[in-house]
Amino acid sequence: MEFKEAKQKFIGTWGAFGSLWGINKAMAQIHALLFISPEPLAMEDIMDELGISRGNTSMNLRGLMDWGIVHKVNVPGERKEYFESEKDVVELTRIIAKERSRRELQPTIKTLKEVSNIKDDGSAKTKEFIKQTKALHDMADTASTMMHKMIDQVQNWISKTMVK
Amino acid sequence: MEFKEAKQKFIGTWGAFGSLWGINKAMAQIHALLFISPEPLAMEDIMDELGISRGNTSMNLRGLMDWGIVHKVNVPGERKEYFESEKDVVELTRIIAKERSRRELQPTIKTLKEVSNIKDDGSAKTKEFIKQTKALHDMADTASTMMHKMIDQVQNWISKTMVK
DNA sequence: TTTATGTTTCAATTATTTTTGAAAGTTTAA
DNA sequence: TTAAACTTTCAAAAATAATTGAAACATAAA
Repeated sequence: MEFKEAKQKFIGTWGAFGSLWGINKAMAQIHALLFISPEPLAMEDIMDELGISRGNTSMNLRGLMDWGIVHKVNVPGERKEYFESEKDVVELTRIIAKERSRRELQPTIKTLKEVSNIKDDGSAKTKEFIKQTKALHDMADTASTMMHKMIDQVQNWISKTMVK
Repeated sequence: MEFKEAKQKFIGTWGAFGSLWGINKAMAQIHALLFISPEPLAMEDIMDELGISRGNTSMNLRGLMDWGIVHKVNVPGERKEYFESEKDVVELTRIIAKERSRRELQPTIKTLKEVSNIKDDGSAKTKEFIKQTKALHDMADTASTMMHKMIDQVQNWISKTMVK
């Protein structure tokens, strides 16, 4: 396999993987492209490389910037805006995990807490409901806390434990 | 908030949460319903409660059974098939994490390994590509291993570290 | 058998999400 | 200013995913 094929395969796989996790294909592919590019790319480059429209590119770049994993950079002497992605994978993971947690996990945890707090009227249904939603809340809350702690020191963890 | 409202809210939230993570709404809602039900439910019960069609219910129950988090149970004296969900949240988490890893993460890791193994022709593009896809592979591989280990002993982990 | 009860499948429909492309908007340079 | 270079926005179109409902398929009881 040579470069061009590997590149195609990487971009495709990354796009498909993103889709499975609720990130749209174009966004994941733009990210993939920037992630492996040694220099910043302009919108034109991205459109051409991925064969997607100007509007699509613009919107998804904006999305990636909202996530905080892509930034505008200024290339001296150039009128165009250039983009580059966060290159440190640990930092990348940290940003994505924190952001998804904040946007999706935390609101769900909040609701779980609310609904598990209804008054116990003694019925089997209510008892089961309280028990199960509490269990889910505890699990989610624990997992979330754990994840944050882990991610905050994952760099450290990796260098200590990664088998080479 | 009383039971009925809390139940609605829980089912709705769980459905929305599922959608954000690539699980369709009906599937997540069926799971939510079974998860809080003290007894197994028949297809009829589920359809009525969620207001979805027979076909939809059938297909998504099948999906949940493929995931291994819902099972058929036999209710003596009943012709109908009844369904119940895995009730232990830790076990539930374990199953989902393992299954998603197997179906989605592992294939991606495999591709990352493949593409990061192209021959280095010395160009900046190739060098960056190899460096970045390798980094991604290492990260994904490490995270996956870590997750599996953690999940295998998460019950233990929770009782040790959870702040009450 | 035959009937009654219940489940699965799948083509067609409906809903949702993504993508396009052109008009409107910005910014820089002349 | 005005023009040129470039970006953003957003309504419409296209693509994708979810849902329905009825026919086909099972299975147990009469």
